[in-house]
Amino acid sequence: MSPAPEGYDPRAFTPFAVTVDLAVFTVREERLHVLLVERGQEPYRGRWALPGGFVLPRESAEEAARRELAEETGLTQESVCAFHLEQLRTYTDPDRDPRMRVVSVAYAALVPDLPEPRGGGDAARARWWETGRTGPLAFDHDRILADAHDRIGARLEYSCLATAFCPAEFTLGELQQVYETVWDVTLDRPNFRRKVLTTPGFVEAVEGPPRRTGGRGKPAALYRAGAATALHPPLLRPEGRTT
Amino acid sequence: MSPAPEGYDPRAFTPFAVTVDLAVFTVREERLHVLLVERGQEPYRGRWALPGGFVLPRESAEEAARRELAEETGLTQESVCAFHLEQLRTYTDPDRDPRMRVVSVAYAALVPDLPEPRGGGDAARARWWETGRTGPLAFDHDRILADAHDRIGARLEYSCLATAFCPAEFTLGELQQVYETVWDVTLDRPNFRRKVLTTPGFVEAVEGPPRRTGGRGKPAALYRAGAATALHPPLLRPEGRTT
DNA sequence: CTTCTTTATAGTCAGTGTGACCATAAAGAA
DNA sequence: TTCTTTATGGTCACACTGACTATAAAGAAG
Repeated sequence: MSPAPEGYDPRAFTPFAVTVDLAVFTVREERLHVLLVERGQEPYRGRWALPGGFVLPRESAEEAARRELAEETGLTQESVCAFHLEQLRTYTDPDRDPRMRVVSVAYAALVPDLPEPRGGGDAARARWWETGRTGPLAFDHDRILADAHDRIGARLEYSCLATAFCPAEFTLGELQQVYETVWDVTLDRPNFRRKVLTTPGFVEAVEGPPRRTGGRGKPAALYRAGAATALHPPLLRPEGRTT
Repeated sequence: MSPAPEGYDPRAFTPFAVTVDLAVFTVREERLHVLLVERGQEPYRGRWALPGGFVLPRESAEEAARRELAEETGLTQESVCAFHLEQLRTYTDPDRDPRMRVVSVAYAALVPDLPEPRGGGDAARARWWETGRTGPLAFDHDRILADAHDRIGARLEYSCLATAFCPAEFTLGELQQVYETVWDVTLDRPNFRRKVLTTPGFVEAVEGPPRRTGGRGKPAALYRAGAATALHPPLLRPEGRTT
């Protein structure tokens, strides 16, 4: 019996606060970064935390997450619509917030390399942190961040999601960099090419072969994200092999 | 800023009710079944629904799910500890319950074939339903059930979870039946054997080769669930192939 | 007691995908 | 020019899988 049990009494349930927490990831300078905000109040004053906030009375958690994503990145609601956002899991430990009973629905967002965030609406400091170099975060956010990292690492294996970290047009080298950064491995370049190009719908070549400059070396062809979302067969991490 | 935002005011947040909903799956008679309870009250009176209930003030959602699982199956807390239980996702549509704002954390439980449930503590009728033959369920439970089915189908590909549907000792034929039932496909028996037996830690042979009777045909060797949880490389469904 | 049916188990073989390579092309830097 | 760097094209052996054949061991049918 649910959502509300049979013997339903409006005063029988415990009131909870419901929040969303966002792990916003990006790849910059060959490192995985996550967006954090500095807390200006107790508890955990001065500690860094995942951005997030209350779910409002008439919105879903996903809408709340999308709203927070726009606020924290300083972009418009429309522009963040294109970003990949997915629900991770919900954290419900009774003591996770010392002040009150709060359950938090965690989301992971994957964004291309964005400018440094403006100092969020409420003047809180916000910046990109290299994952693994974040000090201890507020609340249970270390755990959420670790779970989020694990999840997107796994998602790269079975989905075409890596393109969500790239700009509209990208080279295969950049796409490979996403995998190498998130998984913290190095991949064989020709093999990676073969896998991506033989998977229908993963990427599509940009016509009129323009090529990208940027550094030394032969210019690379440009690609766009394709229509496929699943990756069959998967692209398994070099470790993970039991064989 | 989260779980509670910076400008925190104890009366600023909307109070939500938080519930858990359980999709309890089992395989019986070569069909996937799910445990449902009949609603005795409005709304959706007379409709069937996933079992669930409020999260209590001092428990986590997982504890609440485990508690409900014990109540609905009529087993003790200790015995349900062995069952696989995993958080699926959280449903937060503002209108999902017409009476009040309720967010529900959905869990999937995998159990071996159990006896028909006793008539739950609160006299609600409960029974196993073959998936796909459930009428429209109460609330958004059709959606939750479909999501849960999708999820466990995907989990079978990459994990050794199928053993959770089996009793302590089982034959490879029974294990194969789990895959065929959840995926609704037929698998080649020798190939399935090979895959399971060459995956270290998926199953371990029961010593002193006792063999199981039950029907006609050659008796089968018995196996126990092994220590492995991940399945590398995965056992992909016959469809799912993009190749 | 055969014969048939059913299920379990053992093995073969070709095709696919992958990891580990090697080779060449095209750019900037020395 | 030569070196270095990155992109791209290709080969080869191995691992895994799907399809298939064959044999073993039980109950059922005659």
